[in-house]
This record gives sequence, C-alpha cells and structure tokens, in this order.
Amino acid sequence: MKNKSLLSQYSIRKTRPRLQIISVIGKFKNRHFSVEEVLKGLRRGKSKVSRASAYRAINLFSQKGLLRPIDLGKGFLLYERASQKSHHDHLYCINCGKIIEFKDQSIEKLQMKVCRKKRFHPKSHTLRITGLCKECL
Amino acid sequence: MKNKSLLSQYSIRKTRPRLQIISVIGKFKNRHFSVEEVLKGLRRGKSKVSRASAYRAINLFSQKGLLRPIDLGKGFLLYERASQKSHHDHLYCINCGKIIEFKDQSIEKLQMKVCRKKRFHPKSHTLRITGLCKECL
DNA sequence: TATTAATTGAGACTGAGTCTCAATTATATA
DNA sequence: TATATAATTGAGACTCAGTCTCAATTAATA
Repeated sequence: MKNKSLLSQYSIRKTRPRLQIISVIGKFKNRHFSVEEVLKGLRRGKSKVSRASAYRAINLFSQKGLLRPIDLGKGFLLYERASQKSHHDHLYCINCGKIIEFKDQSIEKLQMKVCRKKRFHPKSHTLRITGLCKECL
Repeated sequence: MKNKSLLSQYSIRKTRPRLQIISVIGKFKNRHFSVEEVLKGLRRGKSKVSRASAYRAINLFSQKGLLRPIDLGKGFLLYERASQKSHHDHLYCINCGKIIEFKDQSIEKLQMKVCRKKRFHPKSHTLRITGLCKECL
C-alpha cells in the first residue's frame, strides 16, 4: 500500500486518520491546499476525522518533512508535498489568487550572506511577492 | 498640533479616535506594534476607542502610507511608521522574538528581474528569514 | 495476546479581525 | 455661525483558523 509506506518512509506512525488524510492530499496533485480543504475532502469521502486530528496530522507531516507550509499572508497556511519539488518562493496574484513558483539561487545566496553578516542562523525563509499576474493587468 | 498635521499630511480626516491612536503609536517610538497593543495603550490612557475603529484606522493609515504592515508569520500583523525608515526586510529570531532589519539592494534587484521574467507586476513583497540570532545560539 | 504509549474525537475555547447599523461627528457650504 | 451631507464611530455579535482537554480508542512491542 503506497500511503502506508509513505508514512513509514517519514517515520510517522500509521493510523487510520493519517492514512485517510494522505489519501485526500494525494487527490490535490500539485495544488496547494489548506487544512480546511483537507477536512472538506475527508467529509466528502465520508471519512470522519476530527478537525483536531487533521490539524495535528498536518503539523506532524510538516515537522517530519513530508509537507511544506506556504505562507501567502492570507491569514492561514497552505501546504504542498515537500518531495515533489525542492524549495522555491512565490509570486502571488492579489486579483485571481494564482501562485507562480520561482527559484533563484542568487537570491538565496544573498540571503545567506545577509545572515552571515548579522551572525544570524537561518532555519527557514519566506519570500513572497504580491501583485498582479500578466493575465490580470 | 503635531498629530493633526500628520493626518492632514496623509489626507486623512481628523477625528478624535484617530488622533488618540496616533498619539499611542507615537509612544511606541521605533518599536513594531500590533493593533491589540494599540488598543491596550488606548485603554491605559482612558481613551474609549472601539476595537472596530482601531482596526479601521490602522488599516486606513496603512493604505495612506503612514504605516507599513509587517508580516512575521505570527498569525497577526505588526506595524511600523512608514516614514521613519524606508523599505527593509526582516530576520526574526524564533527564540527571543527579536526582529533584525536589513536592506539589500541586490536582492531587491533580483526580485524585480524575476518579476520581469514572469511578466508579474509586483505591488509589495515580504522577505522574512526565521532562525536564531547570535545571542540565542 | 497483553502491555504501554501514542493517538483520537467532540466540542469548548482562543485570538485576530470583520460586520452591522443606528447614533454621532467632521467638513463643506450658505 | 448654522445647516446639510457624508464619513465615522461604538457595541457587540460574528467569523474563521487554529488549539486544548481528557476520557476513550488504537497502534506498536514484547
């Protein structure tokens, strides 16, 4: 079973709620999703996982490196499968909500340089550019 | 009166609640503050400004360019006087909560380059590096 | 299979922020 | 200065994401 081995791979104990959550997340493919969307997906599929457990599981998955949280400044977090792509940053269109991903090694390097200069030890960073995508102009 | 002229300067209609809010904000000096902190400051000073009005005023001030919101990913926004310093980004220490500001023109330029490549029209951006400051290691 | 430790569900709770709408107040004009 | 009009306010109910508690359940392990 694919989902079971996915959990062992990340040393996460296998429980029914967690497997159901993984399965819903699988349906999102590459789309970013919120915990509330996962909950809706569970309800649609008749899975009775509590709100508390969904939040707990998704936090755990993020801790363990299976998911990656994305903060678009919307007042709640989105998530994505961490393994599907490596770290990247986001352009976020205020008008249509589109998320454009980008990766820029030179920016990352300059960030490291800033940290060295300030003797700051980075754990993670968020770079989000908000504006209008080409379709929305 | 300094606060009154500050409001006219930004074409903001002068009302008692807004003047009281400006006065509380003045007391924070260069410190970043949340709306709830402003509310506390108002209560301490016996000013009876409603929660709704405080949020409305501070949003308006941000629109008009008097304040600048800062999103440290804490689940609520902080603000700072926009005029006191120009745009900058933040290092945020998870352990002690310290905020270290930095400005890096090369990073800004690379961001613009990314936007041009994606035909994206930036309105604002947030770059936040989270980690441990030198004191907290 | 029994033991032990981790996990779960229900729902109350929190905290930031928004909304409504009648009452108040600021500004523009006469 | 008085008045008309438009903007602003306050009270508190509400929303929404997320957390907490704790008894009951379930997973891993021996």
